[in-house]
Amino acid sequence: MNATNRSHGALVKRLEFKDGCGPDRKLPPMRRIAHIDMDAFFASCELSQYPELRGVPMVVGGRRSDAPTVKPDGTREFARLRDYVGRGVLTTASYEARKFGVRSAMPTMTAARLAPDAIILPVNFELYRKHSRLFKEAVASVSSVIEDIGIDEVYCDVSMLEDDSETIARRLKTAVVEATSGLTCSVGLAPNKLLAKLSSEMQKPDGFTILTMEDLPGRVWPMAASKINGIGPKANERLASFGIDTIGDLAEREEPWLIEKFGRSYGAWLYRVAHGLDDRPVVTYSEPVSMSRETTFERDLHAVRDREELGTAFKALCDQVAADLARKGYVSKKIGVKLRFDDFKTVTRDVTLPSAIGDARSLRKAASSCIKRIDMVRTIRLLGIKAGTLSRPGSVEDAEDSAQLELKFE
DNA sequence: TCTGGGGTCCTAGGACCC
DNA sequence: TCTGGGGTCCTAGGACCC
Repeated sequence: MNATNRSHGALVKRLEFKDGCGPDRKLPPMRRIAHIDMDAFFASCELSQYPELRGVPMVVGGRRSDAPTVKPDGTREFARLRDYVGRGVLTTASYEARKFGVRSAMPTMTAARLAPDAIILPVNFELYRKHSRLFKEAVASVSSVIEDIGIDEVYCDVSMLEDDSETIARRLKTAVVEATSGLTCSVGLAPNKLLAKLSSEMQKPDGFTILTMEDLPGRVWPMAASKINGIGPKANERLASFGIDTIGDLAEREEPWLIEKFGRSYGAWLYRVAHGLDDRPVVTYSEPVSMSRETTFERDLHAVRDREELGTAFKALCDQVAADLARKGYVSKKIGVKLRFDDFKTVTRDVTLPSAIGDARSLRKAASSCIKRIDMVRTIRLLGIKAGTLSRPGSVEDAEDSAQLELKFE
């Protein structure tokens, strides 16, 4: 993803510049940012390959064994949620499944209680990546100033286009539906990313919404504060404890009060978003910060009794991270491990190496030194390996590290 | 029938250096 | 001998997002 997108800290810094005499003082007079969000993306991708599931409650998030089988007469047989056993959460639910109260990120077992007859499909990332590429190419045909924010979402700066906003929104939607042979999206068009993101959600699915600053009191302030990107469950709970439920409630508070309750950075940010202020640019390129792999076991493993199984998983994860680094052309200076115990408590340990590495053997060595520092008090639910502080082999940073090392050995 | 996997950014304390 | 800050790096944990 990218560095500035979800950072209220960065946002605050830039706004301070704008108020003062910093370099960002002269902004273009009229920005227009589109947020394009695919509708129930994974489910829609699956429908395009299994059209017989159209109109049927369906969820994505199963295991490979949930893949449909082909019967002798050529028709497909699908797994049902009621037959699901094991751990996991849903990745997506079709709109028909949502009518039963099923939501993405819901534990699959909970969903099975709500909609036992719903079809369950395993995640098929290859398929989604294919449609994602087509979707993004379609958006790029309208404006190439695009910020990637996930497999099914982009921001797009359309300030330089001459058409009116409604024409642009329609052009974006038509381009996407044609490029993906029928996948729909929802478009929000507004003066900044904050409002664009809020507006794309207002007429979902397959709609578009145009928002201006004048719409703030009438259309934005009635929305729940938690709709704002950056106000998660914790912050929302804290806000609710002060009687702040909507964005309008938030806008009624003075900035000093918000800063007093939520801190300098977050408080100032809350004040600004409540008033629809956000001048983050659309960032078209960003370098990755870390790469990681993790796995949740089918059953909790014991550090000693299940040593072999843990070792196998550990090696596989290191191999995967090494392969990811190699494929994308990075090396890492910071290797870390993550463990989740049966009580869901998560611990991490990491180590900064004297020089960047990328091969599986060095990765395993660094990661096992981290694991040794963890007190194995309970059985283990999840194991993860992460490579951070990335650089490209042969880059300036990489060369500097090597030079430092040589000096040490002289 | 609890709670996936891959990310980003922020905070805070301690070490260490100037 | 005592008493300071500021800056940067490292580490661990946590909030948040898709």
